[in-house]
Amino acid sequence: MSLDKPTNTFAEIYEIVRKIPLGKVSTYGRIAAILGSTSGARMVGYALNHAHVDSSIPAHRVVNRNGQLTGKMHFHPPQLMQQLLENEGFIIENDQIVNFKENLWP
DNA sequence: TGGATGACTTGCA
DNA sequence: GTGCAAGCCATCC
Repeated sequence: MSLDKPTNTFAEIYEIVRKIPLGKVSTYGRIAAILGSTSGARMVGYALNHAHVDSSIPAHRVVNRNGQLTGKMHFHPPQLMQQLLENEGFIIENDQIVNFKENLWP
């Protein structure tokens, strides 16, 4: 595999996440569905785990289907994810986006 | 080279 | 209404 860029599947995920506009969020399952694999949500999460190398990827805008910040622990510091979301107008409560459905990116 | 793991989701018992 | 198991694909040891 080339080390210059990720595989096509990962590249697709990165592209989609990058398209998420400011003030909007998306879910792992949503992105996985776009890729054609509803069950591939795990892949999306794993891809974002490696996406931190590219600061242009707003990984903090991707949450699980409940709007919960399951991946915040992979940020440094972990509260950075919540802080970024709050900075974009989101309301975080108990590591969960309160107005998540209202700002869900189609 | 092969097996195990992971920021998830969905369906069935 | 709750709990368990299977599926997807790439990376790591």
